[in-house]
Amino acid sequence: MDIKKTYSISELAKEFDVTTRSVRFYEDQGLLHPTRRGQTRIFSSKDRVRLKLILRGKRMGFSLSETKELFDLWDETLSGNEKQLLLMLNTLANKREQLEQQKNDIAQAEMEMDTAEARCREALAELQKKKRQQEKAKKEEPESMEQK
Amino acid sequence: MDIKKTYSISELAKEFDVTTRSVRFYEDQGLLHPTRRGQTRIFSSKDRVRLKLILRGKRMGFSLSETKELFDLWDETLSGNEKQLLLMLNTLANKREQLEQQKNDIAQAEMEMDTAEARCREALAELQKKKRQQEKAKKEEPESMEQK
DNA sequence: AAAAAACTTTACGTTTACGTAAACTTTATC
DNA sequence: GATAAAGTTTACGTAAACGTAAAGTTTTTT
Repeated sequence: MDIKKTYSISELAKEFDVTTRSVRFYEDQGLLHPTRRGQTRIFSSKDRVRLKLILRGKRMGFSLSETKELFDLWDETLSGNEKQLLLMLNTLANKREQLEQQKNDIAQAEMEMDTAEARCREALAELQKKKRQQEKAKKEEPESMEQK
Repeated sequence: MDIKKTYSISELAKEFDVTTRSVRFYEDQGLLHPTRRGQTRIFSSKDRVRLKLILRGKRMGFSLSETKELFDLWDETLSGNEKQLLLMLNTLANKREQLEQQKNDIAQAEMEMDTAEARCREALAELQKKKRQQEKAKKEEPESMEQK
């Protein structure tokens, strides 16, 4: 259970560091389903979880409509007929493949960053060696500028 | 070393399954730098590598301008003054943090998919148990429909 | 109760990453 | 040498994901 039962739009916006505009947009697109007290939106902890999922999805490169599809599919799955369940299992398998691809991409990127960093450090070491040599040269012939 | 020295636009497009429009757009945005024979673009294997990086970046949720910044930064880094080298090391560290975040996101997603899949399978098992019971009932009282 | 703060809808604007079409040139094929 | 194939530029169009502003309502604070 989450700490609280309901949330205002600005509470959620603040907590997840998004604008209220975004939250309203997500509702507009059917990703969140706040109830109303009068005109005012009241978000449940389910909405809160979904907002968290939306944002994680974004960080993982998912579009809002992809995320929405997952939400919808999951909701239908809960209603529980066999076709829906199988469809969900299928979708899950596909997503797993995507995640595998992403893990590969990340691993590759990390390797390349390792070599990039190594090269940087080598180049830096080179530069600093040069510097030290120059300083040494200065100390050994400090009058070299005056002599002309 | 890559197999070939130069590539036409459609060769690259085909190899990486993007449109020529996209490739031209990437050039337009300064991410690729083909030379020309007359009007025609000629891509080097460096361009090919960069195209690969662009696409991987996209899969990882990077925008084109983020990727371009990295490219530019790297090019300047190669020219090798100290400030650039330190800046690059800094940037690399930041990117590593991003990757860590993404790995966390993926791990979370995988866990949730595990539990989702488990629930699906349970629900399926339930449904199939019911089904079997119904069939059993039919066999034991096959005349139940006729008797009325 | 007056002012400030938070919320609402409506609607036009903006950026990113291309799609699509037109009109033209260059290169390859028959 | 005609024609098809591949390439080019120019330019308008589009979907996604909000930003921003206006104009009004509701709630809270003083």
